[in-house]
Amino acid sequence: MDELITEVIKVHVQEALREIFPEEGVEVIVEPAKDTRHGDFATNVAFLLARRRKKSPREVAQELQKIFQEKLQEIARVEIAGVGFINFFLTDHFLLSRLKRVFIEEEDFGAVNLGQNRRIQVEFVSVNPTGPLHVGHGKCAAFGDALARVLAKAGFQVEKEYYVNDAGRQIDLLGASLEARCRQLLGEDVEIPEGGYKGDYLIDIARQFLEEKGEALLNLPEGEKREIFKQFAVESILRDIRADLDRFRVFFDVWFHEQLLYQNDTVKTVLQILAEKGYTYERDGALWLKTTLWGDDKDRVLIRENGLPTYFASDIAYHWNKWQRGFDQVIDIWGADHHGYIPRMQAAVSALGLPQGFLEIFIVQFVTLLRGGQPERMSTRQGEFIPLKELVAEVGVDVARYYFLMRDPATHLEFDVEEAKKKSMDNPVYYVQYAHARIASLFKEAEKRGLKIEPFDQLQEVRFRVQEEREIVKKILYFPDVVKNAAQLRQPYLICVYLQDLASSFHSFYNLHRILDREDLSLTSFRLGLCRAMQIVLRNALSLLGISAPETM
RNA sequence: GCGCCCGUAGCUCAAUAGGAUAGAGCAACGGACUUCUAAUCCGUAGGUUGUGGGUUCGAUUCCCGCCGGGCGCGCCA
Repeated sequence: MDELITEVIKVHVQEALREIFPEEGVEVIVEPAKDTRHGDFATNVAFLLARRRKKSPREVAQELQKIFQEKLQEIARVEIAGVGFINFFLTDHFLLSRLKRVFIEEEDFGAVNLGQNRRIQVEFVSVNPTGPLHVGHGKCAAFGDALARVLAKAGFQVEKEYYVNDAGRQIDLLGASLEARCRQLLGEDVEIPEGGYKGDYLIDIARQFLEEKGEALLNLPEGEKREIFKQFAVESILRDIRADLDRFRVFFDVWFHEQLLYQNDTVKTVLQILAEKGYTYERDGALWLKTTLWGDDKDRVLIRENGLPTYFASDIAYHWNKWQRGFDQVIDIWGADHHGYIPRMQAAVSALGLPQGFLEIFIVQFVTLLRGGQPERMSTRQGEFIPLKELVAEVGVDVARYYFLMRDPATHLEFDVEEAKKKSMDNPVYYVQYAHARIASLFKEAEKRGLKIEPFDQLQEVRFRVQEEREIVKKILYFPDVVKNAAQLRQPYLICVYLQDLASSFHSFYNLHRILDREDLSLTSFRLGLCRAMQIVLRNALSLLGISAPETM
C-alpha cells in the first residue's frame, strides 16, 4: 500500500529496520518537516531505538543513515541533523512523477483505504422535533456531515442517521402547547402549560392547524385529541427541520423514529437481555441498571416508579438496534449539555456485551454568536434563539459551514456574524475559494490568448524552476495524508487548516511568479499543470466540507 | 462539592497527537496593480504557552496540585 507519500518512505524505512534490527518492533512515524532546511520529511526512529539500545540517538541515526540511503536511493537523499533526526530530501523526479496521479485520479485524489470498507454510522443533529434548528444545531450538523464525508473518502462505508425522539413527555408537552396556542388564537384565555414550548413558531403551526383541521377538533375526547396535536406538531416541525438541513446541504440516509423501538419491542428485548445478565435490580419501585460496574457515578433508572421507561432505556434499545443492523462502529455526536450522559451510555453498551470501541461519542461545544459585540447563548428551552435559517440567510451556506468546521468542535466557537459577512481577507472561506477561482480564471485567460498548452503527462520538460513550485507539489501530494489523519482523529477541521495552508502557498506563488508566459510555453504548460493539480485538490478538499468551489468570484 | 471540556501574541485560532528556532489571520505600521482576479502578496512589530511541580534525550502536548472560564451532576431531555 503506497497511496500515501509518507507510506512510501515508511515502507522503505521499515524494511531497512528489519534488516538491521530484526528484533526491534518500533512503530515508524514519518512526518513532514516544518523547515525546508530539514528536508521534506523526517523520522524520529533513532530516538526510539536509542532508548532501547542504550546508545545516543545520534549514534543510532548514523548507523541507520547508510542503510536508509541505500533503500531510498530512487526517492530521496537521507541526512542526519540535530541530536538524531533523520531527514529525507525527496528527489524532484519522485515528486513530479507522483504528481501525475492527481490528474489520473481527479476527484478521487485524496481517497485512502483506512476504513477498508468497514461500515460506520454517524448519528447527529437528532434534535427533538419540538422546535426549529438553531445555530448550535448548525454546528453539529456541519460537523457530523463533514465527518461523514471525510470517513467516506477514507474508505469507510458511511451511513448518516437522524434519531427522532417522537415518544415521551417532551412530545406530550409539545402537543399540549400547540393546543394552547390554538385556543389562544381563538380568543380563549389559556396559558402554555408548565415547562411547555413558548416559541413563536408554535403560533404559526397553530394557525396552520386551524386552517387544515378546523376548530371542531378541539372538542374531541382528550386522548384522541392529544394524539392529533402531537402528531401534527411533530410532523410540521420535522418538515421544517428537514428543509433547513436540505438548505444547509446536510442529507440523512435514515430518519429513525424512537417510536419504532416500542412498536417492535426492542425496548422490552433489551431490558430482558440486561436482566438475564444480572445487571438490573429493583429498588424504590423502579428498575435500575448497574452502570457503576463500568465506572459510572451511580446506577441509573430504566423503568420509573410510574412504570414508564426512561429515555435512557430507549437509548439503550436504540444502540442495540444499531448493533443489530451490523455496523462495525457507530459515532454519536451530542451537544455539550449531554456530556454527563456519556459514562452511562458507554456503560450500557458494555452491559450489552458490545465490543469496546463500538460506540464513539463526540461532544460539540456551544456557539456564541457575536453581533455588534453582543454575545448570545443558544438554548431551545428559553424560547429565545437564533434559527439556523436566519444565520444562513445572512452569511450563506458556505460561510456558515466553514466557520463551524474550522475549529475543533470540542472548543467553544465565537462566530462573528459581522466579520463573516465581509467579503474580504477577514474571511477565511473566501480566501480558499478565491484561490480556486483565480486558477479557473488562469485557464480562461490562457484559452483567450490562444496559448498552446501541453498536457502535463506529455510535457517535454518537466522540472522545477523555482523553489515555490516544489513546495506546492509537496503540499498537494500530502493531501491523502491529511484525509487519513482527519478520518482517524475524527477531525474535519484539519481539512480547513490544510486548505488555508494550501491556498496561502498558491496566492503567494501567484504574486511572486508569472504563470502565463507567451515567450516560454514550456514553462507556462508546466505551471498550468501545477495549477490544475492545485485546483483539483482545492475542489476535493472543499467538497469534504460540503463547500462550493466557485469558478469566478 | 464531584465530573467533563477549555486556557498559546491585544483579538480569533494553529502547532502534523511527545520533536528541531511555538506559527497564521485580524487589529497596528510600511510597501506592491499601465502586465495572469489587490477577496491577493511582501515586510515590521507582537510570547516566561494561566501557574507550580513531575515524567525524559526532548513537554504547548503526558501526569499531579493550584488559578481562571464554560458545561453538566433528576425516576427531565
